[in-house]
Amino acid sequence: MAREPRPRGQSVRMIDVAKLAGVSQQTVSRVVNGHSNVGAEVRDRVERAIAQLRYNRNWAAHALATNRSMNLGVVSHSLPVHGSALVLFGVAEEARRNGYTTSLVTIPRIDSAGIRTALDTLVADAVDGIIVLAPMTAAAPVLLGLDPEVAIVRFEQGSPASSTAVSMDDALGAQLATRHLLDLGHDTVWHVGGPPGWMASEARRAGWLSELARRHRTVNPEFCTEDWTADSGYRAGVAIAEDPTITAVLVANDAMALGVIKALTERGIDVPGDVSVVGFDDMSEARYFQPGLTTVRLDFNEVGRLAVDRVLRLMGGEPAELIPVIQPVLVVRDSTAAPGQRRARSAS
Amino acid sequence: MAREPRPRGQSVRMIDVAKLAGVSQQTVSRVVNGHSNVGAEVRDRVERAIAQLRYNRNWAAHALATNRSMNLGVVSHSLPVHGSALVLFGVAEEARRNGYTTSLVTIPRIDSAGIRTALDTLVADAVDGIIVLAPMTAAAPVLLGLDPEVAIVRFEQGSPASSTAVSMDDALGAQLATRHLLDLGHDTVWHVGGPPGWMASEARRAGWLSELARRHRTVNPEFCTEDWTADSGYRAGVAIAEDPTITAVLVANDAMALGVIKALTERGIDVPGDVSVVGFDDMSEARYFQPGLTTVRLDFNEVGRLAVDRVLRLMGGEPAELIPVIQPVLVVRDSTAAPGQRRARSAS
DNA sequence: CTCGCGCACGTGACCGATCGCATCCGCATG
DNA sequence: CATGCGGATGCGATCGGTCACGTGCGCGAG
Repeated sequence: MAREPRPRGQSVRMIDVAKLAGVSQQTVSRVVNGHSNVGAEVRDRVERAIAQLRYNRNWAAHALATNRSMNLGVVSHSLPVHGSALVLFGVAEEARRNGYTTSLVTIPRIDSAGIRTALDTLVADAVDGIIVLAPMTAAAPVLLGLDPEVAIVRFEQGSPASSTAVSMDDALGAQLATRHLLDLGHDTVWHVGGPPGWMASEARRAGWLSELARRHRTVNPEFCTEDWTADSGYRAGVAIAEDPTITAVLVANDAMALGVIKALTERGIDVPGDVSVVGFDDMSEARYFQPGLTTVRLDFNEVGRLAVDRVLRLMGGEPAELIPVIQPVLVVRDSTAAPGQRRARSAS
Repeated sequence: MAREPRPRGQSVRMIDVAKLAGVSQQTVSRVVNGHSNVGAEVRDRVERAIAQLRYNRNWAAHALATNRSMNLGVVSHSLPVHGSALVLFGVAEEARRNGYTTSLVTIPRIDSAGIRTALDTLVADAVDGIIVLAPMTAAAPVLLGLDPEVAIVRFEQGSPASSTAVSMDDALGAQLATRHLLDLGHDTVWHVGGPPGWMASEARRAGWLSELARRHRTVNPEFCTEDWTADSGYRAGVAIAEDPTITAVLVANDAMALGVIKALTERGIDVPGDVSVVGFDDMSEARYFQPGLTTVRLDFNEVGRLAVDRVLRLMGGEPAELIPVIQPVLVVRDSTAAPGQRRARSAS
């Protein structure tokens, strides 16, 4: 009752290689997997046969027999926010260097249900490990309260070093930026915060707050936004323009900073002459904004590398050591300067 | 000689479900796969058992038996160019909606060897179909000359409609932009081209050239660039600033346009007063550049959707119908205006 | 009343690889 | 010369499903 021998794509099997090389299938397996106890002459013969037949190991069969899929799952929010894509590429690259493929699942909504669904999809696809790129406050509880049937590493921002999360010190970045502004002579610094629910928003706000507190400066309410887009920044900028006492503002990312500057400039307020603006992320275009944007540089690519490295170790059952926190760097360009003009203007 | 019954992760098997439901494994399979010939009562019992055991079908076993991995491969260049990430997300989303996962492979170098390697990696991973996001001229020959053991759809720019490539009409976009500039009253339009080797560069140049020819305008040599970054644009902008006869320039993407504007503005040349600038892509920040950038909008997300749709059809052996070409839309903002001032300046 | 047909469900082979063991061989040892 | 030993290689079971077929059942037609 033999059915069609080779239904689709005349795939070469291990047994075919074995026949050609005149050995058993087991021996081919040994060669393929690089086991040591194979004679040099036989190994050579097998390798020649593999090359000749253009043999590729059947992935599914291998996965079934070993119970490892050599596949890493990545769940990412679908918003095209600056850092995400960079992290994603970093992950894909590093995974491949380690012989792993990556499966991408995007989550439209960022609530815990969405994350659960994505995670379930992934475990159903039998990934060996999962990297969650959803640095949102709602994500952490879900992830932590999960049955760890599979290794999970998450990306966080502003959290202390952890053994299961790669983190960036966004708070320090915000401190650096705030300090820079204060050192320039500004009385205090205002803040255009990121949208609620994002760890980056909270961490950056916290850093801003702490530096203000350290220097005993007055803290003004932050300008709130709905997303990370330049649109949101623009709206905040309109509000900022109406308050002539504001001379320095730390914006939670570069795109929004662009919007802020646009709103300000349109209203005849000079940056940095009247108001100094600092962004966050250092997207590649930031240098060419008008004026060149002073911002905080974050290495998103490194996040991907670290995450893969960590999840692989986790799978290997290595002891849980802390992952180094990625450090931000302040990049000073032309959107910040000493205060002066504007207060004079408001005084007139 | 039974080895450890359940080595890792006490995974639930179909047979376990079958036992609990008091049916055969085959019946469980029928339920799982939604076959019709199962009694309502039995189906219900099985579904209850599945839920109770939190059963997940073993992906590898399924793939092995069916010879389909339900996995789509995506090869993408690793450069964080604007459109790529958007297309990628579009692909991931649409794939998942169809029950497919996506495996991402990035290629550092863009030569044919790199593409081959990526493709080999993917077929070794037994993907059912491949989407190649490498709209470079070097890619097409490699892809076409390939043994089509697996369905491949590629992303192109400026190519005519094809049944195996989703394409954007970049040439038309460039024509539209050039026409806009000419209609504004400019004698001719200069061009900052994209880096060599990219289909987008060629298509956009071709569109620009054709519109110029149609209107019998003088064609000036284009400004060449090395990559798509604002850096490159800036360098081109410096050169443009030195030629006072230039009043209108079409830049091959938004990031470079930003650089051009920066260079111009720094040198006291007003945009659009002295020089009109048009970009390409309509990245989300473009509207908030200073001035708001007139540009050509391209729907990259749609590319992802179409590509997945097509590759799935291809796998299903459907007849090769043409994929609709994605149409560009000119978005007029504030970086373009009628000419005048600058020539006056140069005449003085 | 019996035969045949369609539906529901079970049985056994098979997908392509890995793994534990048995086997075979050659060489050094007592 | 018999024995031991270790490296190279083959055998059969197994991973968790799917598929083609076989079987038992109920029901309408002849």
